[in-house]
Amino acid sequence: MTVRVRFAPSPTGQPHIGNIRTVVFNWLFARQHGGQFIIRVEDTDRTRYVPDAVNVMFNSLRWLGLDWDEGPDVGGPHGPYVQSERLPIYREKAQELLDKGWAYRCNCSPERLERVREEQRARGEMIMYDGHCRDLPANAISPDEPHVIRLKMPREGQTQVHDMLKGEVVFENSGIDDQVLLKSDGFPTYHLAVVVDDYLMQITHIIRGDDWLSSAPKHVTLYRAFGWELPEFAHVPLVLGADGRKLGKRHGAISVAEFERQGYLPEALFNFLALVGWAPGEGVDQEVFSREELLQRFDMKRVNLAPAVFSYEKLDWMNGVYIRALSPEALMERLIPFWQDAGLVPYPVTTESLAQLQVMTPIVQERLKVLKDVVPLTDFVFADIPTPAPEALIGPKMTAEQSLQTLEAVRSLLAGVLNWDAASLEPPLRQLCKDLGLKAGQVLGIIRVATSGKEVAPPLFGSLEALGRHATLQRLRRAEDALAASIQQASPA
RNA sequence: GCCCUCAUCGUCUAGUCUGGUCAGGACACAGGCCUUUCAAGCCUGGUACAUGGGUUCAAAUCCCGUUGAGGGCACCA
Repeated sequence: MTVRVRFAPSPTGQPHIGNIRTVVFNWLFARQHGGQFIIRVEDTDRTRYVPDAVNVMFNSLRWLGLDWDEGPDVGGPHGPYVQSERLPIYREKAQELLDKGWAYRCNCSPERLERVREEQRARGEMIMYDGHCRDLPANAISPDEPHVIRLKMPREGQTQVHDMLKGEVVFENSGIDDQVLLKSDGFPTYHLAVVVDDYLMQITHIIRGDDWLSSAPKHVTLYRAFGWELPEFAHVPLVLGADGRKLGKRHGAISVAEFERQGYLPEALFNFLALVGWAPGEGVDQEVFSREELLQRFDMKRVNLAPAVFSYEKLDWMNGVYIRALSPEALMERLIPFWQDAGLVPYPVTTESLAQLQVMTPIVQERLKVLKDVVPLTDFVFADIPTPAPEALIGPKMTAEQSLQTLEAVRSLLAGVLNWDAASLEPPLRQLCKDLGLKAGQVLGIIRVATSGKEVAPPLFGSLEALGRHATLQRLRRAEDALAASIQQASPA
């Protein structure tokens, strides 16, 4: 039988990194077994529906390179793939359960249910439906009056869930609620819909977050009630935030779209995600894996049991590894949108600015953790800078006068240089350092501040090449003026 | 409160099934080298088997308890 797995998101917001990690496991599992990966939208809660959520989710998956074989957009033989379009199926299945005696109608009011819960809380009892309507005669509640349909969970015995990772997990039936299967608005709850659809869509492996383990026995009971063969379950550990709690809305930059905006590479994020909760083991220390290697080595059975904290620091490191592995041309292509968004580079990239980008890209490459870092690192090349503070223009172990003289010497040298490129700039400047009896760090540091306004900037010679002769000389001149003025002020004649 | 799951450096983890190598790697951190700043790279360093009891010649590894953490307990998914 061919492997069929699914990702079943509800369109209630942005997919976060924890959900996506679970999708990565699903996708890897499907692809390495030559199986199918299916997307099904679980939109049975009309009160929480977010209109654009499905598209955002599709975009995130595509960006990460996770493709699917069946789904709302591509269709497939088991559609529709949106639960709100499958209502008649759920009603029919609920009726079947009613007929078989595995379900019953319940017309308890929300108020009564709340009261019951209140009392249970007060007595420190387990909070669950009290069975008020469970044993009413079949015709006691008319199909025409508002009501819900509940699962008639056996009161005695146990239900076992076989989990690929945890083995046999046993639940006492007495602790399992008579779950609502069909709501009074005619929509199914998750529990009914998920079982019906997973069966009809012939899902063989249900790989989902550990937060579903508690409801797994209800699902197993439903499969039994219908007389359907059980799929394999794998409840994978949750991904926790830095505070050690389940990832949620309050955890900041956790949506995939946000990672994209910050300039993480999809292949790096994919690699990293695969390693959250899984490791190759067997003495293998490798952590950087191509998609193909992951496909080959990933092993569902080796997935960790303990929840993992998502480490942004390590992701940053891995992203840097992937950035450094890119060819300069490929990196530049990825960098351009970030430069443009920051307003540093014009929209159709002009020939001049392309030349600058070609110089800057290789010298910033090993300095980037995320693509967006390129903006603060290189902005001085594309936009004018404020004149640096005079104090910043004084070299280490140097006087203001000495620094001013250095600046002047540099400017007159650079004014006469024949070819304006990094390779032609470096030798004469180094020679100048010697002539002045100064260390390279002293002279170059002054030039750096004068031309970039920064203490920390990309390598100087390339930066000057990209800046151009005109802007370089102009900034040197301005720096001289500022320094001269401050010297003047400090010692009035 | 009740149910379920889990437990190795700060973090991600290898090692646990098939007891016996100074408990290995990575990120982060500290120091050093390199060096035009910052990075990158290289070298060095510190830090972990939650706890109590068994079983055994021998326990991170097997068993029981405790503690801790996470998840769940809706006409949400």
